[in-house]
Amino acid sequence: MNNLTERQKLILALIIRDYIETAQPIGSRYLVENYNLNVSSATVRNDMLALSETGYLRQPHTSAGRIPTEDGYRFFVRQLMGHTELPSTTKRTIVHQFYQAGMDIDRWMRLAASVLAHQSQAASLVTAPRSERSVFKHLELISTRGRQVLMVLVLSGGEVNQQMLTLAEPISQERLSIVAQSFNDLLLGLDSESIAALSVKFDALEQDIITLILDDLRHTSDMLTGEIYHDGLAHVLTEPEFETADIARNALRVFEERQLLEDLLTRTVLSNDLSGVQVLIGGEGNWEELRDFSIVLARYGAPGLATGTLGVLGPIRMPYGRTISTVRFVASLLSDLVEDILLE
Amino acid sequence: MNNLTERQKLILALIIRDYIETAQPIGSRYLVENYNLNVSSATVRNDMLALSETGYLRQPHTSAGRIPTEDGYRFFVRQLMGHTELPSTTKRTIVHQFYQAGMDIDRWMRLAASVLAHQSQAASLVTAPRSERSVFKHLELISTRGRQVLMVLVLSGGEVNQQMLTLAEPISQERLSIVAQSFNDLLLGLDSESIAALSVKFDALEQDIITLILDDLRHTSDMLTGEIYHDGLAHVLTEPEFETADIARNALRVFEERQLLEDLLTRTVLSNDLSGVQVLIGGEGNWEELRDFSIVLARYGAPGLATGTLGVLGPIRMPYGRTISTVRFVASLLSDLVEDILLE
DNA sequence: TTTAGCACTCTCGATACGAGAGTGCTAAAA
DNA sequence: TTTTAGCACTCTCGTATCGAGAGTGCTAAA
Repeated sequence: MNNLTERQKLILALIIRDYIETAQPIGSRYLVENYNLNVSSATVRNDMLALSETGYLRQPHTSAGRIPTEDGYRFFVRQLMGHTELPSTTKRTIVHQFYQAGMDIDRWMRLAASVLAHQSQAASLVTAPRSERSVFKHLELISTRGRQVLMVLVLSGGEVNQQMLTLAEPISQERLSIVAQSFNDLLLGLDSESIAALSVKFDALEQDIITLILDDLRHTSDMLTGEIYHDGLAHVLTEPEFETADIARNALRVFEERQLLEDLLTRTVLSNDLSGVQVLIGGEGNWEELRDFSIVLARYGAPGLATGTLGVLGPIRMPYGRTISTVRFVASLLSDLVEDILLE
Repeated sequence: MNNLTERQKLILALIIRDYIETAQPIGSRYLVENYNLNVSSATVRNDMLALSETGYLRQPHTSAGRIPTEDGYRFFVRQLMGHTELPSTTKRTIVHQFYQAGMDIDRWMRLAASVLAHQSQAASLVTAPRSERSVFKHLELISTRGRQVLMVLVLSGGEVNQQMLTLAEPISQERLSIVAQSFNDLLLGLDSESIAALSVKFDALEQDIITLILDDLRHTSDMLTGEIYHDGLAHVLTEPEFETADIARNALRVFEERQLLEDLLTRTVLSNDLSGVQVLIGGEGNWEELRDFSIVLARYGAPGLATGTLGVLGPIRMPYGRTISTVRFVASLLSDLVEDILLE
């Protein structure tokens, strides 16, 4: 099916480019008048017909111009679109913003969401970097009030989980510290499986604590916990394709259904290597809820230690070049920052 | 201006009630046909005229029915609307859900957002409970890698802050633990002012740590940090008044501009006592961005120890009775839960 | 293979028009 | 003084009509 002439590819690219800008169907006359094609509109029409037959273009109705199909976008993104880079001044500005934010991961995440949303004029998603395989690092037990104990668990990669624990009877801070210390010596560097396999006798309290630790370790490795940062939802509503409240509502649903987001952010990208940017156009058949959207996703972080996901959600009619380069750049920048924080 | 006859008040209440349901202007004939007013439509028209003159009703155009003005809603909420309670079966369901969620504050917050959104069919906002005046409780220094140290700071109310610290030179975990222990002895129970006033000599490392601790303590007490949970944004777009993408976009902007939310959630409600539910109709002149929305807010938590804010944002044409009772109920439920967790 | 020419189709904005809903006012009735 | 009946008037909204404009597909010639 790839027997398209060069001119046909050019025409497809031009139509996609202009349609992305104008959201208007593109006609043959418009093309010859705006670009030096050196052919007549009739010739262009013939090519358009061919492109319609291969499934890359369609008409909203007879006697309207052509607009790209989802397949058309996919072909464009994979084969036609060159590699674009963000302007270096833009890059510098972004880098500067991150360095100004200090070493605060929370601020990085918000900033990343904001930059992505702003640069791509679409909605952005960012998750904090998380350990891929969690390992026990440090436990702290702090008596708060009565029989309530705050359990702070530090995992590899600097991740901190906290939980409340109710004792059967009050225990002094001193004894709690001793218990915590013994766990610290015993469990350092172990993952959930090794801990479960330990053949040590525990008393009731210790057993409770072990259970919580195991919960946390397992929980952490196969689920996405923590805040999913987002920004730029308002941008999405600006696009003309979201005038019907129905589709707009779908977009919001995507952002609020955690389950869906978790699926999306973990399952989709896990298979991919770090450097790659994934482009999902119109749900690709797998995600009914995303039928009307495209998503550009990337992973970032220090592979094997801690990684996160970030991406942009917008209409299918999305400026892919710019979006992809933005996502790629922010991902690599965050990767550098995360590595800095992890490897001294 | 309060010289309204009983019948006029009744008519106002009926119009508001029905307009909230139907989003259609209400005419005089419609009222006499659907309610036993025992007067003719002409009489109702006279009363409507009076209500228009006091500024509680208006017409979208001549020869349309009446719709409430913002002042009309305010009068209704403050004077006309009785105290409503959530059905007790609904209450039980909600309580049940919270108990099933265990002792996980993060899950409580999400659940609260979800319940509020679902019950009021509007967008909800919830912030986690936070100490009102933060006091040092416990410090932990954990060496992670090279010269990076993870500093975990536990404040009163079980709040945990974590931060990265880069040392001038590597220090062993043993020494770090000793440093942390000395701080724990020295600072327990002190707030930021007392700590700043300490006349103890510190070395460079200790001084760095003190600075971070002070930052955290101060930061925590006058700013809203942490995630702002939300849900039900999609509901808002369902309402007919948000068909124009412009207004809908405003709604999203409110949810994504942290600054605005922080203002709203802190400033507005701080003045109020715990039991009260605040109703903000159409921004009340103070919040230009909220011109088209109403907000029902309440504080919850253990006064003096830890409090949070929750609320619902919807169109001005909002079922205030139901929303207010939902907000009140969820707030009091969360208050109970937070007290449980704090006071044994 | 490309081009000119042309009939055909479809959208879109403007215009008109009538039905329907609701009002405000006046004058009579209670 | 308050309520009511009656009526003229206004405004919206849905529908139908119409013509301009844009764009196509096809045919036949270059």
